[in-house]
Amino acid sequence: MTTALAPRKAPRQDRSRKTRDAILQAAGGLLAREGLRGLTTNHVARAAGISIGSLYQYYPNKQAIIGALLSQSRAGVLAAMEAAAEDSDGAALDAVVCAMVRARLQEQLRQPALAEALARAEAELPDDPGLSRQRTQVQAQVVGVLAEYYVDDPETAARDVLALAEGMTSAAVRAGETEAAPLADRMERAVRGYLSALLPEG
Amino acid sequence: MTTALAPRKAPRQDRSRKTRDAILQAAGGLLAREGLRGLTTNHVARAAGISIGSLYQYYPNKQAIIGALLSQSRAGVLAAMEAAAEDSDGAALDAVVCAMVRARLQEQLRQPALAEALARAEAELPDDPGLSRQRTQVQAQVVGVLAEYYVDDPETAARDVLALAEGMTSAAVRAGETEAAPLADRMERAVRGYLSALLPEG
Amino acid sequence: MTTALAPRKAPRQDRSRKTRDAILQAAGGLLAREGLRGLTTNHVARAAGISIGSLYQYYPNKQAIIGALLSQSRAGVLAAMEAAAEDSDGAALDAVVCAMVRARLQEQLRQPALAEALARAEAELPDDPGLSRQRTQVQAQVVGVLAEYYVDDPETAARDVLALAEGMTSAAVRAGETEAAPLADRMERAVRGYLSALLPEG
Amino acid sequence: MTTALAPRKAPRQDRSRKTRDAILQAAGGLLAREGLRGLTTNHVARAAGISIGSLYQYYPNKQAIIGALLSQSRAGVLAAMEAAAEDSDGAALDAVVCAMVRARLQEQLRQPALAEALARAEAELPDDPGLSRQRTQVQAQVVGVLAEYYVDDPETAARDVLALAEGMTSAAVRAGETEAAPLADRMERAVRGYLSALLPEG
DNA sequence: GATGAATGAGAGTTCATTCAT
DNA sequence: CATGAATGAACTCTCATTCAT
Repeated sequence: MTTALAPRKAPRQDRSRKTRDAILQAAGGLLAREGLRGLTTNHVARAAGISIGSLYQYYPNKQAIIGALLSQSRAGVLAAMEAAAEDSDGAALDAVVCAMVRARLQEQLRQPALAEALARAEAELPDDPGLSRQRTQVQAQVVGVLAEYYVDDPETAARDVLALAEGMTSAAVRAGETEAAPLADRMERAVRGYLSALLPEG
Repeated sequence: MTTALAPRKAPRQDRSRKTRDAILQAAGGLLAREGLRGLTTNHVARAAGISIGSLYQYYPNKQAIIGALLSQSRAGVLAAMEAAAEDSDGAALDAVVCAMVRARLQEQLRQPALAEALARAEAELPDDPGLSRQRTQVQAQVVGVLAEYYVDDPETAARDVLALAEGMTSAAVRAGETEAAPLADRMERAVRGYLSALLPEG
Repeated sequence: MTTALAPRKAPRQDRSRKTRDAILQAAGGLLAREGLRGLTTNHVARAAGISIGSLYQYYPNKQAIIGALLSQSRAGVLAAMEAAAEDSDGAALDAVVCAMVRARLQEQLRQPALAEALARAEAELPDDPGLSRQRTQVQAQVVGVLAEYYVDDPETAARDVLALAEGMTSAAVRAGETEAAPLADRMERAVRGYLSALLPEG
Repeated sequence: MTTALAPRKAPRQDRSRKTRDAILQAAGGLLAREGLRGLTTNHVARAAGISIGSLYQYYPNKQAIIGALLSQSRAGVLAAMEAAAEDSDGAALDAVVCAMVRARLQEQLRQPALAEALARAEAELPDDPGLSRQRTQVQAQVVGVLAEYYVDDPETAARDVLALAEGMTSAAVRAGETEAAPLADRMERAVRGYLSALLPEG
């Protein structure tokens, strides 16, 4: 309601909910398989088994569909990270951060191609308060942990850690890796190394 | 060599070379300023001060222009990394790697927006032998150093190091950082941490 | 009577009548505020507080709604002119005609924007016997008065008088005039001038 | 260049000029025959014998085409009125005004249906400085003459005269009149009547 | 009867690419 | 070789209308 990317109608009825989901499902598949260039509203509608008119009943424009996809994906990441943080409550700083990063990785590897494409697509999207908030929340999750240990610029540290993890994941996926465990281990080395210098005695 | 992305004619004559450069210059500026969506062949031609017909005399299609831009950028990175490697010849392993990563960062920060856009654009480009080779060469540069010290999978290690550096750079740029030094220092921490576990005694 | 523009059901029941009125009310408001381009059946239904399905229960298509609006407006004009004619019964020819023209003006100024938009919309409507008859009746009203005084082509004279009045009104409205009196006076000058030449001695 | 309705490229070459003219010609015909609803950019392009892409090389959007048509028509009217004013230089006030109104009528009757449709279309057009100026100039033409004789609000008088003439013309055309002379005579009666009351002794 | 999700023809517009000059 | 007018497939999006519930 408040933003240009907001969906058009809330899925109150069951049929509506299904149609909305079908649209996102179809759009996600298309985006993963064909990239941004292959994601056209007509293709999405056809793949979702609905008419183009119906598609526009649920999303005001193409960007809103991408936004919804992104939001969905982010919500999954956020939830996974929250769960990981809770599970490792009480552990050492770097252990908690690594658990979160692992969780994030696992989420991303569920649909690697889609995650990749979404990351690229985000740059072409207009600023949206909802998406911004989600982005902030993901980072805040890490900031929260870091802030318990040192004062100095936890925002930057959180950004760095998440970014290096994302970079490594993306490259690994492109190189054909599909298993999470080995990649996670390597990521941990970088994360721990990064963090060790920040801690009072490491 | 005779691929879809190869330029149409060798720049033997001086005027040809200049026109080609003007096209790339214009395309790069447009891509950096307006993103992929703003990069149209007609705009490029106008910005380059030539006709659309002439543009197609030098590049067979739009993707070839993006490919050339990418190639140019990669060549710069490669050269910078080679120079850094030579300069730090004889230093410790991690010192050499860090020097290369720093060099890469510096190159990328010369035109941060362009580098970002190119990275995104690459994913939509068809596979091209020329670009693949360059990508390999960059990685090989790091592999060469790593291989002197340990046997185990230097390719993956090189990929990881480059990827985490790229991820951090990209996030930093998006967050508005413009200075190279602080970012380089943070990157070094991650790189050293990652590598330390690989070395016999670190 | 059974034309394409005829409403679908006779408003025998009270609820029906109310719904029909609500539709016209909503359509009129929309047409006045947003013009023909803003008048969509879905908007009308929402503004009328009913579903799009119900709207089509009362009017077979969009043009029928515009037709009804036009008919309603014409009926108002016709009634006003009849009343004016009766009130000025026995007065001089030009006085009677002027009274009618004044009445018409007053009607039109009750919803100037709507009247304007309707006039434009009429041209895009298909021919409809009902509307044609009303148009004729308005003109006949004037013809009736004129015919009492001279034979020569009272139809044309009536048309001319009404048309010049409509033209002046429309231009005045567009120029921002809202008061009826001054405009009515100016209109009278033109009407009297036009008629004077037709009378035996004026 | 300054407005949204401005054409895209100046017709320097001969071929260009022809294409531009063909577009306006086709659009005018379509508008006259089918009304605003029948005027689609694809139809215009087909009727003009060009591709839709070419059409958009000359006009940035559909409204610009309508604007150009309107401008063309207005320019004709303006020229005709100027000529009439010069021809009747030195004559009495009402004679000059009537000459101008006659000229206007003649212009409008050259393509009656088009003139009608254009008048309706103008209401849907966004404000455009160029068109506004032309509109002003037409009125100014009459104001200039009126101002020589009396001070009181020549703008309103000019507007009234032009509006009543336009109203009568439009109604006459719709009624099937095609000859200018009789209509012009009737118009003169109204105009003289209107003006007579404004003159000192008339 | 009322509802509103669904439809799909068709609108306006863009842009990579060609080719006559 | 350079030019730029011309092309047209393809895109995003609208809206009058239908019909299962």
